[in-house]
Amino acid sequence: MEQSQVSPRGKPITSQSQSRPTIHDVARRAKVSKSLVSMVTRGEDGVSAEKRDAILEAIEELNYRPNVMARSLVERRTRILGVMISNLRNPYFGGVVSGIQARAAELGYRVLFNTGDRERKLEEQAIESLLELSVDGLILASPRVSDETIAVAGQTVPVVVLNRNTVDASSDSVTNDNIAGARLAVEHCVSFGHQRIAFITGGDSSAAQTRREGYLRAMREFDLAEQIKTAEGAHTEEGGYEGAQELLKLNHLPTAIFASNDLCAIGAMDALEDAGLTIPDDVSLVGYDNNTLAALRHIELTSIDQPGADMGRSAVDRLSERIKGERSAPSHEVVAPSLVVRSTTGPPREDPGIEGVEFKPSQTSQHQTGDR
Amino acid sequence: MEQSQVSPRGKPITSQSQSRPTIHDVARRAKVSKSLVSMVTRGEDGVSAEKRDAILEAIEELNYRPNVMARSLVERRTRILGVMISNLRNPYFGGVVSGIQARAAELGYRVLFNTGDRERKLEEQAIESLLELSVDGLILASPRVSDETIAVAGQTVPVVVLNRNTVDASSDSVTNDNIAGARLAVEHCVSFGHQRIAFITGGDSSAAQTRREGYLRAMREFDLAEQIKTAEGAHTEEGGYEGAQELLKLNHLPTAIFASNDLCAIGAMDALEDAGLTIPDDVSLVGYDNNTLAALRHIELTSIDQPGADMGRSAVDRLSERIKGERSAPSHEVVAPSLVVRSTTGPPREDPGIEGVEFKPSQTSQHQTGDR
DNA sequence: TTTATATTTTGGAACGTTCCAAAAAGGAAC
DNA sequence: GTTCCTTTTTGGAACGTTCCAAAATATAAA
Repeated sequence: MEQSQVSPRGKPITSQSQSRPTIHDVARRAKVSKSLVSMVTRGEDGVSAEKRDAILEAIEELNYRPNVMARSLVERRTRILGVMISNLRNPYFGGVVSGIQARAAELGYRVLFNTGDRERKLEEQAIESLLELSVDGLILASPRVSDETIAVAGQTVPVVVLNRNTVDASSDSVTNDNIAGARLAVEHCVSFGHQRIAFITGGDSSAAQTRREGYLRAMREFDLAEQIKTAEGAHTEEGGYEGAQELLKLNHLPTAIFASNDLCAIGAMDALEDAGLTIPDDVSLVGYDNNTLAALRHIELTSIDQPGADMGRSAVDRLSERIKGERSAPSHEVVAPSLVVRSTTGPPREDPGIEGVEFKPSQTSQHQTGDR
Repeated sequence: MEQSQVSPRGKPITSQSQSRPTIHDVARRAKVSKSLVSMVTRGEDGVSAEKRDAILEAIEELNYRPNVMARSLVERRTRILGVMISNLRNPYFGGVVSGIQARAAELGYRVLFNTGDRERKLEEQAIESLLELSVDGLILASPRVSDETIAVAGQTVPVVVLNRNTVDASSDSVTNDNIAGARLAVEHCVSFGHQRIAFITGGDSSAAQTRREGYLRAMREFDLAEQIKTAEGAHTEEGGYEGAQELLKLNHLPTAIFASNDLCAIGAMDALEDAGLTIPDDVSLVGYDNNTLAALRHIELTSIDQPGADMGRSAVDRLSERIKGERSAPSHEVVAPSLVVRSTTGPPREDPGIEGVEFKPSQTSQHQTGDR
């Protein structure tokens, strides 16, 4: 059964198919032309107080809300920023999202998120879907798509890439200084007196590669080139677990391990503990990202902080500049990471082969005494 | 042809801002009318193979993409589902998002996410923003807004609420059976022989309240009414920590603790370990949500699984039914939770006061021997 | 052939806005 | 009351689609 008595184009009384009031409805009610209503909704001045009041009243009464689609069509812009997040499950992106959202709101943009759920194909679709909506700008957070896909998107709309080095001249990027971050991690270990500092790699993403490079450079800088040792891992718990297992096979175990990201570090932590080692007494461990996991009291991972929220903010600023045409040269911003010390790092256990120092840090843990 | 020069209203010819090709550009190139192009892009049949090929070629060459704004304007629908996620940082929502995204793609909808970052005011704005875009349907995941806000949104567009009981007749809901889930948790503890099973509450959200109720009922059902003990907590790590501390002050400690969600459980875990207790030897611990944290090898929390992805899927189905007008009666789906046993639960330590049984489960852990 | 019918193709009218040139209404000066 | 400015207000033309009735073309039947 169809609701028969609803007037053809009229006021919807049923909760079912109430068509939204249009600018014409408001105009009719306020007894003015649609143009005047438009001026009021857009906050233009040059409207007499009298008419303005009448219009505002009508808007109120009808609960009128301008149709964004129609508006965008004629204005040829949407005031929407599209954001493709490669992996919504990585807690690091929580901060990024917050930052983007906050800054976008300040600048009067609406934000629209999307994710490819870590699959390249789906990421491409997600980006395409945002482009179809003709967003005014696009932020790609750690995208896994090809450089070409990014370049193509960049031809249609301003693009800012987060956490990935781009070669494309048409798009901007905001990355954290992974080289410096890796150096911080190594330096921190060195400051404790560590020398055998190993690295668990994080796959072939741009960030992971750069962190690896940073590790290598830092080791050389601190005259520890012979101590360089890398194990194959990934930016996942499993990756870290496997990387650590590889290191555990060495006959001369590293005294500190730097993992390419926090998830990876947590995996390594498990492998080490499974092998009966104590952290940080037997091995120190440093992660990267400083995500919420690292901060969990139960994990307390020393990590390199990548200021996700700030980076999100900054990405929006870059985009805004481009959209307004205030800048046309590509910008590649690099933000400084910082060290967050928690409880997975400490001085190395004295090497018994060198000299017989008193210090014997092993049995310090009192948890296991089975008392109470 | 009047098209040879700069057209009346200034076609931007500059290579900079190449305006997107329109349906007319395609039509001209393929030497057909715009209507035919429209038919092709919409996948309608009744177009001769010859013309169709020509059109597809032109689309390809021009890299044409239909303008969603214009299309939506005339079709009076957007094929967009709006999703407001109260807290993107809670890993539980990762699954929900995946489910929504997957099912929406199958049904030909585009999804647009938004978050209010846990603040009621911002959540309202986020919802408003989605409504302005005239989404076809709205999913609210654990919203913190008032019932009235939901009802108002429901008047404009179909709404499905996730993880919250709604009274509003115009919106659907998908929740997990928190009563049953809580019962599973209690039952699991009981099956190990626990009796003093305490509960750490999770604040005043609908889900938290219901879990509390479920705990109470289950305890009574298992004849453990006198053992009922609840401590005030929240759905955060801190909340769990504090709740556990409250329990630790009891002179007769519970042998099992059920926390209102995983985050809360992890906080409790810390408090217990800080107090020198071993899990599960001294106290068993059960969470709720089975989020990615619980699954971390380093945490291994026994938890009640709430099938986030399935719930997301289902929410999309509900919405789709409403949008298509296939159903007008409100639907309130309740999905069954399940128990995931990991390593934070086990039999209670024998109570020394009762009888001197052999069984002495305490010193079973051989990790700590320091051998390496 | 012609006629009838089925298939393809087309042009114009929406959709709900903004933009803009031009009309209308006031005001001031003569 | 004119005339000449300002200030307000207005109607029509976009924007890029879909929809639909009608036109054009192909096909079948006579």
